[in-house]
Amino acid sequence: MDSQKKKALAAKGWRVGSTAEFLGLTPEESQYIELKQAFSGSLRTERLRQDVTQVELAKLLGTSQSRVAKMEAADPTVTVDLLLKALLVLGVTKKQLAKIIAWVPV
Amino acid sequence: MDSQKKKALAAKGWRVGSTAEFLGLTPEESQYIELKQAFSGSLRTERLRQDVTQVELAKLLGTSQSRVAKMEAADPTVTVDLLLKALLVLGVTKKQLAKIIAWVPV
DNA sequence: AGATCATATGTCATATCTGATATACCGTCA
DNA sequence: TGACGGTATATCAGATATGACATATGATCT
Repeated sequence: MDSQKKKALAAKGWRVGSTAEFLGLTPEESQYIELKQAFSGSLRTERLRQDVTQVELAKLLGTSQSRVAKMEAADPTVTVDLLLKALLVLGVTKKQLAKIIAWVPV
Repeated sequence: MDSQKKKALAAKGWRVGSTAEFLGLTPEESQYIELKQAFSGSLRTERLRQDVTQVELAKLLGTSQSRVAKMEAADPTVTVDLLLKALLVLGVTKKQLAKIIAWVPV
């Protein structure tokens, strides 16, 4: 993805599910972003479900609260790798991960 | 993951499924690597199934043949992001991605 | 109001990933 | 044998992600 599109997405924070479509992204780029948003959303849901704060999760991950906030905002500087590691640290199983992916909007 | 472990894995190429366990990795690190290997293996399978060469896939992705080779080798310098993008370019659906994850060895 | 807790946002130096290039390896076929 | 197609491996400069920090916002108390 070129940095133009990235900046545009950053500006919107990727908060709107269908934002990608209006930015001239290829289908693969859109799908990738939606996957990322799905992981990001699940991270927040699971963290809250376990009654864990961002500070506590940050400690578990060996990172900072601000980075956790960015993860949950699906910030463009956050990789899927990082999101997966965070979910795994919270004890999310592969089965649950599969469900998260399966539920990504078409 | 510290670079020590990373180097050790690189040396082994992560080719053996249970390699991670012998390197003092945390359960989450192992799970993450196994996920990566699963995506990596599926990428190769799907590419060959479609009768596409690494050079052709590289062109589709806007990258080089050598990088595709590293993707399929689950090289430590390859992110899950990149693997996902490659799978999506090959037309793999979210449903298929979910299956890939679900089949990661316990 | 002020204090406290949780989360969000912006910036930065450093670490890591990236595509590209060169080159090596390995079949197969003439 | 040599040439070719496909893949693997090593290296590197430039791009991007990383954790850390400072600071802002917002909610909930007394």
